[in-house]
Order: sequence, then structure tokens, then C-alpha cells
Amino acid sequence: MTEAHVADGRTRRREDTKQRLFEAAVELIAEQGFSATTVDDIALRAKVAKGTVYYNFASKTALFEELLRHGIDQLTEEFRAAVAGRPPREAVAALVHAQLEFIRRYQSFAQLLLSEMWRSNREWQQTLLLLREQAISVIAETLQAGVDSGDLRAELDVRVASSALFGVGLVVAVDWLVFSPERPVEEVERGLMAIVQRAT
Amino acid sequence: MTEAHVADGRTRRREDTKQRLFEAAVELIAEQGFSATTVDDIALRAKVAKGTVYYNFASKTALFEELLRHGIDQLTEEFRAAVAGRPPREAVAALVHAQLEFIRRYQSFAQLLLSEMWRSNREWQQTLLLLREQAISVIAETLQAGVDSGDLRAELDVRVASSALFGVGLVVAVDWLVFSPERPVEEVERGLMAIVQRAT
Amino acid sequence: MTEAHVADGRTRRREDTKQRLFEAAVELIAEQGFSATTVDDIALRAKVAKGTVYYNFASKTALFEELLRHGIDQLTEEFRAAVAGRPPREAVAALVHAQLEFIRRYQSFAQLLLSEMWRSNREWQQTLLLLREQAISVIAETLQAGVDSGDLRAELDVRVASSALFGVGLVVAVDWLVFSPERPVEEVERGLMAIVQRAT
Amino acid sequence: MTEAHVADGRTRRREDTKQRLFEAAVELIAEQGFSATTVDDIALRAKVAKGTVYYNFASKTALFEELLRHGIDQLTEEFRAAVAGRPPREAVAALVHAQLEFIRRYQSFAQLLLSEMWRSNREWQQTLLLLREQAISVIAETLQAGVDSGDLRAELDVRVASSALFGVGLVVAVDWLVFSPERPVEEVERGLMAIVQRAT
DNA sequence: TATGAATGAGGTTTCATTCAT
DNA sequence: CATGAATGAAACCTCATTCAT
Repeated sequence: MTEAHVADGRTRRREDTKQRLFEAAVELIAEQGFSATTVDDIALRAKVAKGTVYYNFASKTALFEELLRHGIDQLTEEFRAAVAGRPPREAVAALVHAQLEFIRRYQSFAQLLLSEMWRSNREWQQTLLLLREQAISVIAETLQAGVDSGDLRAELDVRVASSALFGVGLVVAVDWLVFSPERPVEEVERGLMAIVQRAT
Repeated sequence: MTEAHVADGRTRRREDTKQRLFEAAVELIAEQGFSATTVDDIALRAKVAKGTVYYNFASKTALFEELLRHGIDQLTEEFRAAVAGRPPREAVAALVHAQLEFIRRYQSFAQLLLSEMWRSNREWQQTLLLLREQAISVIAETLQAGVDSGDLRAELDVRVASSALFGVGLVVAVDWLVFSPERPVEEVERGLMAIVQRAT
Repeated sequence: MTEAHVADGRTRRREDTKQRLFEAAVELIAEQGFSATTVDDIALRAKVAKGTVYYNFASKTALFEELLRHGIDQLTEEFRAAVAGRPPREAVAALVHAQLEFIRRYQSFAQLLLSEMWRSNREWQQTLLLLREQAISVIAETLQAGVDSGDLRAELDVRVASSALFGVGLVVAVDWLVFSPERPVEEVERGLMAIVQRAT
Repeated sequence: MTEAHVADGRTRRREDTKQRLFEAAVELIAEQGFSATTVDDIALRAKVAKGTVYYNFASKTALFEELLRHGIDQLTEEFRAAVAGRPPREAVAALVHAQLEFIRRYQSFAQLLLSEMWRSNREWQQTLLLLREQAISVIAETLQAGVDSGDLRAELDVRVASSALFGVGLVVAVDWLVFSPERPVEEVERGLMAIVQRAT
């Protein structure tokens, strides 16, 4: 019954299922929030039985934490790729571009972040804080390098600025996608860039 | 039928209760979100019995909607007071100041707005949209006056800019209060103003 | 404050209130049943405040029991008036007529009786049983007199027949009022009489 | 996807549960009425957890509506079987017999019908009206056939008579079971038949 | 005599989680 | 690897009753 040569197929199938569950969950949570999204909803949208959610994740919270980790890991990677080998000011521009691109592709995830990031007292707050730190640190390192090299203003408070930049990028992009999706990306990017240059 | 002073006393008592419920609810929802906040929690914090919540509001959702309305009405009023009789660029600065001041005083309400404003598919989405429109329209009118008088750039897309300004003010202020509350207001206001001036 | 000469007016006012509450309650309970009818409903329909219900009756159940008593007392009286001084067969006919007349005037009360009379396990079951007994005993006495005088069949089981007659009169009349109110009373009475004569 | 015998086993299990819930509910509602019967009561008597009630029925009301449908479908079927192939007067007698038999077997359901059928303004009134129509139509068809063939009086108002017959059968049978269960069926049936023959 | 705000026990309903298949 | 019936704790909400005015 559990023959070795099918293990691969099974693993793949399982990965598929997890992926489907991630996608279903991220959409629903973006729309309604974590608490308002039921495991039934998720299973229904992912087209699996409810038990399958628990076969693949320890709990609803665990599913959500994996989701956050997965998403932010990806964002961090894209941030790192964007700045790699670029001089400070160019790197900052590349970060803005990368963030915008990411949010465009994963709008639901971005909405979800915007909703959860500035709350307090939730189970996963600790996890989220750590993950936030991880993504923002790429921005911070870039700004710090700019300050060190003299390309950016010496008085810049790097920690504060990175945090704000991340936040501003998030709202502006999400606001765009939700309330004026007909606007071209380039325009939004230009607007964002103007803000960022001024602020740094 | 009933004597006036009796009715008055009763009305006042009831208004007190509603106010207490609003305060309890706004804090809890800011911390945990709407769905994660129970009516028991709210009643407990407001120091009334659970039934009292339902005597004063038709449902948990209705309480939340009144809360939103109440908060945004106040914000709108403060916006209006801020711009009254001021020339365009000064009016914009006054708006930023007013928003910051409001958020500082009603941090919980601001966190709650940040969490709910860019979602989709919640019961009160329609209400929220209208309320958002109401607050943002003050910004829009101000910007429009500036464009008309030549004080602001003619190419400015007023609708888009008002929406973005509102959002940016919200994240920056909340990010400040949540992650670096030790920073002085003036500094945050300066930073925000720099962004805004650049963007308009 | 409590001067003697106004006591009369007060009593009258109170009686008015009770009457209004009875009327409101009987209608609502006929429509929805006792448990589904709330004290709020009753107060609303009687156009008094909720507290007034409790000022006039000890409890919701007490109000209902008084209602039952009041209604059945009246029915019993009308039964007694109908049979008074009549020979057996004529008395039976008069009873049928009286019951029909009563139900026509107090349709709600009749619906309510039909709904409650053949249940078990309700708080007021005991009260209701006694009241039922009281009304039915008039029928039983009449039938017994008929049997004794030889006007009615000797084999007639008086207890059983009175019970059945009461029930049949109730359903037939209520069914008429609810499902074919356009039919003339006389016709219904003729139909009912045919049944009764045959059965006795 | 799932093997057939698994699905079957599951279906059977679920049907069992629903049946148990129907039985528990019908008894309790007959005793106390719909509103006074709690979901806890039902679950307790059916020996399932409360959640199971809601896994199987959308709401307490939905459970009750399915119950009504289920019961009246069965009664209708027995009515149809009773009249099948019989000449008019014999068919009428068979209907009376069938109704009595049904009520004897499902006393609770009959009590519940008697309590609900002549009310107004309840959620399920519409459903009940339709179901009532369905059962009564068998009686009406039978009477109509009798009138057409000349076996029954030509002046008979078929609609009114069917309705009344149904009602009279119900009260008489329930009155018997509740207040003089010691009486033999045959006697009750004879009494009922006398009424019916006279009325038709 | 009447009022209506407030209460809290208890009702209906939801939902994360378990488990036998 | 996946299923879906069942569970029960905990959520939302209702309502008979109390009480200060």
C-alpha cells in the first residue's frame, strides 16, 4: 500500500494541496480577516474536505503563520535580489520597484499585511514582528550603506525611516490596487519615488 | 407624558452607557480586530452587563458601524475646522497637523481604521466606503482649491492624491505610535510634511 | 398625592390598562403561541411601557393564566345562559349556537385554546385542565339531563361525548374562520348541528 | 473519489442521526410547543451533541419544517393507499380509518399538528399551508369522485367538507388519546364514522 | 400609576478540532 | 493521503424580570 516508488507522487500531491490551501486562505483572510475566515471557508475554496486542512496543518493559526512566513520570506528574497550590487540611491529605487511589483502580484497578501501589521495582542504578533524585522532589515541595511557612503543625509534615522518607507509603500500600493486600479503602475511608482527621495 | 427632567436624566444615562461601550469597543477592536473581540469582552471592559450592549445596539456589527461613523464624523469635523479660512498650502499643512493630532488622541480608532479600510467583503464595507469618502472629500476640496488658485501643481490628480495622503498620514502616524512612540511629534510632523509637500 | 377622590379614576384607568394588555396578549398568543410572544411585543401592541405589564401582572405566565380564566369564565357563563330553562335537545342546539357565537367574537381566544388544550407538560396545564372541566361540565350536565329524560340515547358516554363535542365545535368554528371566513354562519351552524345530532 | 461503500456507510450513519433527531423533536414539540423546546432538549433526548443538530439541519426552524414535511408526506401516502381502488363511500370510511391509525401511531405528530395548523404568523405557516393542502387534497378528490358518481350529496361543498373532516378527525382522535385512552379504537372509529356519514 | 434602562440566565448558532473510515 | 460526521466550548443574541425614577 505504501510502496516506495509512489512516495514522490504523494509528496507532490501533498505540496499541491498545501499550495491550494495557502491560496485559498490568503484570499479569504485578505477579504475578511483571520478570525472571520473559517476553516470550512478555506476548505471549500481550496476544494478539499475540511479534514484535509488538519491533515496538512496543525491548526488554523499554524496555517496562518506558515502563510506569513512564506510570504515574507519571498518578499525579503525579492528585496535582496533588488539591492544586490547596486549603489545606494539606485538600490533604494530598486526596493520601491520590487515592493510595488510584489504587492501587485500578491495583492491579497499585501492587504492582509496591512491589516495585521499595526495591531497588537494577537497570537502570532511575535512571529509577525520577527518577520517584519526580517523584511525591513534589508531596507535598513540599504539606507545605512547610503548614509555611510554619504549618498544619503547623515541625520537620517535609519530605523525609523525603514519602517516608514515600508509602511508608506504598502498603503500607497494597496490603496492604488483597491481604489484606482486603472492607474498605470509607472505613475504610482513615480509618485512613490518622489516621496521616498524627499524623505531620504 | 413623562416629565421633561426625567426623560433628560434617562437620556443622559443612556448616552453615558453608549459612550462607555464605544470606548471599550474601540480599544479592544484596535488590539484584536472585530471578529476576535467578543461582546463579553466589551461589556466587561465597559463595566456593564452583556444585555446592556444589546439594549443599546442592535448587534455587534451595528455597534461597530456606529463607532466608525462616530469616529469619522469627528475626524471630518476636525479636518473642516483645520482648513477653514486658510490659504491652500497652509490649509494642507493644517490638515496634516490635524490628522496627526487626531490619531494621537484616538490611537485605537486609527489602528482600527488602518486594519479595516483596505479590506473587501466585510459587512460594513459599504458604510466604511461612504465614511472614507466623507473624510477624504475635505482633503480633496482643499487640494482642488489649491490647484484652481495655482498654488499647487496643475497636473495633480486630486482624487488619487487625497486618497494617498490620507493613507500615508495614517500609516506614518500609527507606525510611529506603535513602533517608536518615543519620537517627538514635531519630528514626525516634519517628516510627514516633507512627503506631502513633495507630493503636491 | 394619593387623594381619595381620584381612587376611582385610577382604578378605572388601571382596569383599562389590564384590558388593553389582555387584548394585546390574546391576539399575539393566538398568532404565535405563548413562548414566542414576548412581553415587549405585548407592551408594544397595548401601547404601554414594558414595566407596566409587570405593574399589572405578577409575571408573563400569570397574565396568561388570568387570560385563560377570564376567557373560559365568559364562555362558561354564555353556555349556562344558553341552556337555562331549555328542554334537552333544544339546549344542545343552544350550546352549539353559543359556542359558535363566542368563537366568532373571540376568535383569537379560540385559536389559542385550540393550540393549548391538547398539549401536555406546560406550566399552566393544571389551570387549563380545571378550566376546561368547568366549561365542559355545562355540556355534560345538559347531555346527562337528556339521557335521564330519555331524550338522548341511553348508551351515550356523557363524559366522552361532551369532550368530543367541545373539541369538534372548536375546530370546525376555527377552521371556518381561518380558512373560509366568507361562508355564512348559518351554514356552519347547520353543519355542526347535523354532526351533533347524529352523535347524540 | 471515495469508495462507494464508505459513502454508503456515512450516508446511513447520517440518516440514522437525522431520524433520531426527528423522533426526539416531535415528542418534545408535541409536549411543550416549538418555542418552548430547546435545541439542548432535542440533542439530549436524541443522545447526540448539540452541534450535531446543526450539522444536520440549518436551524431549529429548518428541523421543524423538515419534520412537518416528513410527517405529512407519510400521512398523505397512507391516505392515498387507503382510497386506492375503492368505491366512494368505502373510500371515505377507509380515509377515516387511515387517519385514526396514523394518529394512533404518531400521536406526538398529531398533537403538534393540532397545535400549529390553525395559527397564523409563524415562520413556517406557508410551508404548513402547502402541506395541509397536500393531505387534504386526497380527501377532496375522494369526496369529489363521490359527488360525481352520485354516491354523495350533490350540494356538498367539497373544499369546506374536506377541511372540516380533516380537522374533526384530528381533534376527536387526539382528544381520545389524551383524555380517554382507555376507550377502544373501534368505538372511536364508529363515532367518527357516524359524524362523517352524516356530514357527507 | 407608570416608565424604560439595565440585568443575567439561558437560548440559538458557529466553528476549530477530533476521529473512525 | 484524504474524508466528513460528530463534538462541545464558546460565540452571539433574546427576553423575563427588576428597580430607580
